[in-house]
Amino acid sequence: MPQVRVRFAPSPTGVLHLGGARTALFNYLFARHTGGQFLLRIEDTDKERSTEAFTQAILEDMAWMGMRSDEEPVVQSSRLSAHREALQQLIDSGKVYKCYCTPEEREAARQKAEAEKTSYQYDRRCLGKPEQPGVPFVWRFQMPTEGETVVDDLVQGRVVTPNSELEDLVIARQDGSPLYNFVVVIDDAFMGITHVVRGKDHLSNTPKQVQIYRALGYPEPVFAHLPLILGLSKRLRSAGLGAYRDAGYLPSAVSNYIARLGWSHGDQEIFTEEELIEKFDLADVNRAEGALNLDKMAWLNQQHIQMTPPEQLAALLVPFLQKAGFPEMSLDHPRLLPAVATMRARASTLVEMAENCRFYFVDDDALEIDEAAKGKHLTQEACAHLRALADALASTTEDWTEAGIETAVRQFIAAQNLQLKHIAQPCRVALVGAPKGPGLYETMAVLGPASSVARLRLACSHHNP
RNA sequence: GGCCCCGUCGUCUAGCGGUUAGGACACUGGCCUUUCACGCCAGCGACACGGGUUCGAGUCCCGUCGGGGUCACCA
Repeated sequence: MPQVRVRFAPSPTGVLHLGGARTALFNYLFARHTGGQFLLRIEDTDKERSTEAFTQAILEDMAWMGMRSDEEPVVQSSRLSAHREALQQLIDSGKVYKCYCTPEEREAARQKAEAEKTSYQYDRRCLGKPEQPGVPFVWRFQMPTEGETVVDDLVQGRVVTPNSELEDLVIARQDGSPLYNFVVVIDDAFMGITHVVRGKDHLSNTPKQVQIYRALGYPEPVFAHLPLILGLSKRLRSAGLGAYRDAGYLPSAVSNYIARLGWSHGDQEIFTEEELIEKFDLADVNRAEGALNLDKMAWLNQQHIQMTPPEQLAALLVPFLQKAGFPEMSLDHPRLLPAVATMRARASTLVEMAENCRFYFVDDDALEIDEAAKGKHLTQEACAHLRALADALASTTEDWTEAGIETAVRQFIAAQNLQLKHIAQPCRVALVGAPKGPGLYETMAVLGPASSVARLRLACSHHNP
């Protein structure tokens, strides 16, 4: 089997959303899995809508996802002379003809067909017409009218289209510029694409393109049309990848999620990026379209957060902490790494984790305490215990480790004839400002003796001893 | 409307003629526990419908219904 060469061919008319990202990902995974090449082509020939800014944004999003092109991206607009050459080849071989119909004429015919509830197809009225010098024209490709075109699609199976359904399509505008269904064939052939893996919205274009491959004498690639993603329309769903990055999603989780949407490997839900490459196969791609489930994506993100080593997670979290009110935050902040370690199982996004970590980084006297929690847990009696605990801890700071703190606390409880449940929540509220959070001993270990003792005392200052 | 594709729990899916139709998210209950999570256990919940073929159909065929795509001098 010749080496696999696939491409992702976005048009820079918008950002990369989940659907496009999945098409790119399946191409990428297929290439990596087979040891082939993954290429990129920027389809920027729609000059009205294409922008350089979108091109850059798409490249950035793909880099974030870890997908890089194995060769310099091909820019479609730079290939105009090749397109013209191919057009000339078809003119020379008589496979195209000039069509002098005006857009208004076609529109009228189309509307008439619609009014009569019949289907419109160009009627070839210009085929064989004599030359009309000076009159503007477009080039139409002459499709076969007999027989059928068969596409053995790797995902969709055998798709048979009667050639009578194929319209003589326009392949070059009045100004001579070539159209999509024509250039895509030329460029894929030029790039040596062996497998065209794209969205199912291109399925009905495929037989037309196959005819153009044949007319040009190019080898036909294998096609694989991926099911579309349903309901990709509002808010986060329609957003570009950048929105997911900003919302605190890990690229590995996004890859995992969109890969599993339409593809599966038995019952496995969680895949590392390496596993995706190892296990991905176009044969396992579903034909039915699927809908986004943001809850499941959040769950997967949490799973990936838990799988990520704390060092790596800390680095990812820094920008989110900076945005969460700690502009000076850096990777060498002494509390960062241990804080992340305590929070790994407690956040489904980096935004949430940054928010939950705030209490670790605020000044002791700036810690805000939840009012409800204060009323419930920081009672006069509890505060008396906390003050005593603070005193006890202040004198036992030599072994300030999780184990050492636990020993000290348990000794205090025994000496005071208390139970842990009497002081645990008051203590947590004093340290964290809320009735939830990591284990008490690990929390104090991260805060250190000075902050821990200070917070216990500060939290009780509303009750005079 | 023509043509094409699709149809298993609410959602993502396993299944490839014989299964108590399995897993995951969400939801409910329980366990663990200093809280919240994590984790573990249990529950809820599906083969769109109708005909065939077959000893036997979620699996094969046809029809109906439903969903999607496409019918540009866009890509």
